[in-house]
Amino acid sequence: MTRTISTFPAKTHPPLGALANAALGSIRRSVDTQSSLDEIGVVMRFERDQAIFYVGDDADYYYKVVDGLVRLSDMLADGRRQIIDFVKPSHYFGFSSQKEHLFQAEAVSDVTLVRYARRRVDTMVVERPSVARLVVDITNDSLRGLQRQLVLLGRRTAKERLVAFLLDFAKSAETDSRGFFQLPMSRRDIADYLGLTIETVSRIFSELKRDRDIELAGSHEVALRRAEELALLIE
Amino acid sequence: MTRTISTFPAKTHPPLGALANAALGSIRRSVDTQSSLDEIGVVMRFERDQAIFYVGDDADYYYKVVDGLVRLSDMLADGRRQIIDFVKPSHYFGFSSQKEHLFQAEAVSDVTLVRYARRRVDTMVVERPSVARLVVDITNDSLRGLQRQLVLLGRRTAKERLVAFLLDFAKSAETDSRGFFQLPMSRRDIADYLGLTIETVSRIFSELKRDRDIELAGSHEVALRRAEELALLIE
DNA sequence: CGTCGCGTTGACGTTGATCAATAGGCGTGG
DNA sequence: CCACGCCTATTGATCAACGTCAACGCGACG
Repeated sequence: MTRTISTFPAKTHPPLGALANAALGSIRRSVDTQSSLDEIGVVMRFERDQAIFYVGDDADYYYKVVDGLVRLSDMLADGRRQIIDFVKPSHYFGFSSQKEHLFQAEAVSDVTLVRYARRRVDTMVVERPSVARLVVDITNDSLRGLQRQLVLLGRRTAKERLVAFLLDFAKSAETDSRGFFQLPMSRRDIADYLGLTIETVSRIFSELKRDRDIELAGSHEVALRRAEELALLIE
Repeated sequence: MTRTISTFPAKTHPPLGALANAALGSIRRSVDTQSSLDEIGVVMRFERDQAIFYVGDDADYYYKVVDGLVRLSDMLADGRRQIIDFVKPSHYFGFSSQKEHLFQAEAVSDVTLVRYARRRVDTMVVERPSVARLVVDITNDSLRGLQRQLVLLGRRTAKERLVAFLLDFAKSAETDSRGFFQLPMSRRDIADYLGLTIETVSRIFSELKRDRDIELAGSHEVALRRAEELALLIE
C-alpha cells in the first residue's frame, strides 16, 4: 500500500461546526453531549479507504466521527495487522498525549469528521473545567472499550468473538424493516479486528447462517434472528 | 475464592503523603513527576493476593503503586480470566469515569499504594489545570499500554507474547549482579495476562532455557542472556 | 465477455489447549 | 531434622480449534 497524502479542497469544509451541530441530533452517550469543543471543530470528509493519519504523523489534531465508520489499526513489521477499534458516529479518536500517533486511522466507508486542533483543545482544557472533564471522559471511554476487547482477544473463542462483534454493531446500527443492518467493513477488517483469519470469519458466518442465528443479504448486510440466544453465548 | 473485606489498622497508615513522597525518588516517566495529587494521597498497604477492589465496587478512589505489583483482571461467567494489566511502581490505576469499577485489582506481591479520593481529585481537576493535565496523561498512558497488549493478543504467537512480556519486565525490574530479576507473579498470572494456558507458558520457558535465551533460578527469577536476539523476535 | 477483487468452501497442517502424570518448593508438625 | 501434604510448575501424549493453502463462485467493471 503506497502512502498518499490526503489533501482537501476548501469547498469540502463547511462553516465551522455547522455540519457537526446538525449531526448532533442523533446522539445519546454521555461523552457526546453538545460541548464547547465543537466551537473549534472543523468538518472534514474522507472517502472510503482514505487515510486520516498514519503511524508517526504528528498528533496535531483530535477527531470526532460525525458520519461513517473509521478504523484504527496497527501493523507489525511482517504485515500482520490488528484493528484497534472501529469508531462509530459521535465517538472520538486520535486523542493522545504523545507527540506522534501510534496507530493509523482510515475511513472504512465515506466519512464525515470533526477535527479539533490539539493546541486549541489543550488551551481549553486548562481554561474550561468542562472541557477537561470531557477529554478525561473521552479517554476513559476508549479505555473501557479496549479493556473489553482485550478480554475478547485473550479469552474468547472465534465464534464468541464474531457474535460479540455482531451484537455490538447491531446495537448501534440502524436496522431496516426486515431486521437487516449494514456491516460496512470487509471480512479482512473483521478478521483483523477479532484476531482471526478471513477464512475463519467466513466459516463462522456460514455456521451462524446454517443454524438460523443470522441471515445474510450479500456480505455487508446482516440480520440477527436469535439475538437472545446469541447474547447468552457471550455471557 | 471467598470475598474478604480488606480492613487496615490505623498503624499501617503513615502520615499523609510521607511514604509516597519518599518513594518518588526513583521515578522517571512523565506522568510520575511529583504532582499536587500527592497532597491528597493516603498511603495503604496490601498483602500478597489481597483484593484492592472488586468488579462492581464503587469507584470512589484512584490509586498509584508505590512499591510491589498490582494485577487488574476481568473474569468471564465461566471462570476464564484475563489480566488486563500489571501495574508497576509509580504507575496509576483505577481511574474511571464510571460509577463502579469494571475490573478487579489485587496485590500480586505485598504492595504499598497511594490512594486518592475521587471526589477530591475531581475537585482538583476543575481547579488546577496541572491536575487535569495529569489525569489526562495518566489515562492516555493506560490507553497506550492496552493498545500494545491488544496487538499482542490479537496477532502474536505464544512465544512472541512471552518474550515481549519478559523484555517488558526486564526493562523496569531491578537486575542483580548476575543478571537476574524478579518475576513476582505465578505462571497462571502470566498465562492469564498473555491469553495462554500455564502449560504453554511453562513449555516456552523451557524452550527459551534450552536455547540459552534465558536462565531460570526457581520459577520467579529470570535472566535474559540474549536480549538482542529476543528483541528481534518481537519486531 | 473477460478480468479482478472479495468471499466462500474444502483439505490438510500447526499451534496451542486439554488431560494426565510427575517433580519440586515450602510450610507444618512430629 | 525429617516426613508429610499442599500447591505450583514441568513434562508428555493426545486433541481440537484455528490457520494455511488451494480451488472456485460471484458480482462489479471495463
